[in-house]
Amino acid sequence: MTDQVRVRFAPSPTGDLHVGGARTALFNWLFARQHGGAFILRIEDTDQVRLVGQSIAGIIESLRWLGLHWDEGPDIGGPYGPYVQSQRLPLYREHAERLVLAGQAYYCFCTPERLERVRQEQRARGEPPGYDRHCRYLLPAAVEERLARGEPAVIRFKMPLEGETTIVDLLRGEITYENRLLQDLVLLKSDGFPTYHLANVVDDHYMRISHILRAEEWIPSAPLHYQLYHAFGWEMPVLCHLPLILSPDGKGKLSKRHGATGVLEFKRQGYLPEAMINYLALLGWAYDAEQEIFSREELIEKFRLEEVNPHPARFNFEKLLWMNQYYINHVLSLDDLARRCVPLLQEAGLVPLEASDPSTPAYAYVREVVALVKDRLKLLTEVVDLTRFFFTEVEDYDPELLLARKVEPETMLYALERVIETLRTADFSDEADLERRLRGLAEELGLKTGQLFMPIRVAVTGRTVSPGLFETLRVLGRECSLTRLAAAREKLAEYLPRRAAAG
RNA sequence: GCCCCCAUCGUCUAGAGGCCGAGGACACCACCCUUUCAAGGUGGAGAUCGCGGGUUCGAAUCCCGCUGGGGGCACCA
Repeated sequence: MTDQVRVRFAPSPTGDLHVGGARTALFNWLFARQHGGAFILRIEDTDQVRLVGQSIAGIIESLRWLGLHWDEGPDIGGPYGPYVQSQRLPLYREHAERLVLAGQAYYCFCTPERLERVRQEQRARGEPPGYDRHCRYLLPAAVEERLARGEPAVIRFKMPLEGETTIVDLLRGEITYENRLLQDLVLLKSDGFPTYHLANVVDDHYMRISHILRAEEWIPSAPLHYQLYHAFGWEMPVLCHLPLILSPDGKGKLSKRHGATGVLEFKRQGYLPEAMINYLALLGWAYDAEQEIFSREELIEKFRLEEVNPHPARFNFEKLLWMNQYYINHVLSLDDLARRCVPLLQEAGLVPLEASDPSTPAYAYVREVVALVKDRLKLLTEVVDLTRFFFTEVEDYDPELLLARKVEPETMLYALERVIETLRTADFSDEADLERRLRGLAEELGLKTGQLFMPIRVAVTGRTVSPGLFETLRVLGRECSLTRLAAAREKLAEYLPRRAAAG
């Protein structure tokens, strides 16, 4: 037995990778990286019924996006492949039959209908539901005959009927179960596929897995697995069950009806993988009383599996959003952020294809624009709406917005004319010059700064909410700014008589 | 019903017998900054450490019980 750390993330392709799975993958990955071990991706596709065709691709895309790269897996192979369980079927059958031969497992011919009936009767009597071990005591000759006849059968494990099974969980210590309460679990289904239990144990053994990090919901099956390892004569990996991620209201596991749960959904909504990773790492783990922003490298260095808090944590969307914003505002460099915004702006048709190339003027402009909204973005996707007017004409706006409270409409019209006149000779590359001129004008006209600046903002952006006015003017440039101001003046001039008529 | 796990502000958590009349973050409130919106700054409110027993000179921290929450009891993983 080698003391190398080898861990795996083993999702089943039944749908999207959700945040719970992502957290499990993350902790496995962190543990592997910090110990110089191997992180393995294994696909557990043993359920032909629940299988969803495209989900493997989605899971792989999700993990890649999060930056959780694996050392062995279905797409890249490795020394202990294949890494897809449906491609290892003979191995599982062989091991199930080996246990039958050794008298540690048996064929069961019970139909699903009978099993269901038995469970219902048990429930009615207030007993725990489970298999009644009907076929465990079939005579060998009878078994042979029914198999020869081709009767559908599963292979079940013979759990010890007495004694106790104690497993050791890294976070919880010893957990003991009475064997008489454990089930004769199915190892091999009648369709020839293994169940999770068999495939998982066999693969973890042959893939030399040293530590099993999986969700807490698996604790009850751990004693079953322990007995399986024992029956095969194998050493069991170290067990560590990770606390569950609960819904925000704490009622049950996080699920779709609580909002986005798929990793790719978060991506689509404009979350950064860095923020996701950081947030997920903090769900159940903390470094100290202060720090909570960690780079990937810091996490690898500081994460301690043994310090994971064993109690379930609720998923808090607000905190994740805050963290995403924090990363955008304070962690990403301007270029990094701009590069990530380019595809979104292209998709919206605001920016040409060439902006992907950082040496182009198109990119340089995006970069300048992004700088103005950097600390206003909570989600990457918001960049499109927040900066639209930098790339295209302003949207039509209500002329009423060009008026300021407690200022005569005619005064505003005059003020706009003066703004145009003042800016015509301004140095648009110099924010300070723009500011000096406009403040001076406000004073000269006897207007409060807000009374003058808001109409300018509306004229130039079409909005009442925008980045700082002077930097906006600077980036838009003289020509564009003056054109929009002139248009605003026309709009207002045309509107005022109508307004007066309406009373 | 049975088995198992867990338990500190609304939420995520720090805390491994005295440093805790419990610290940080999100959310919330107020103020400052201010051309809008953010960001930032300062301050505030918010936890009798679920309850009850022990052990100890001393317990959020150790033990027991209770309660509460969560998970599991498939030819699903």
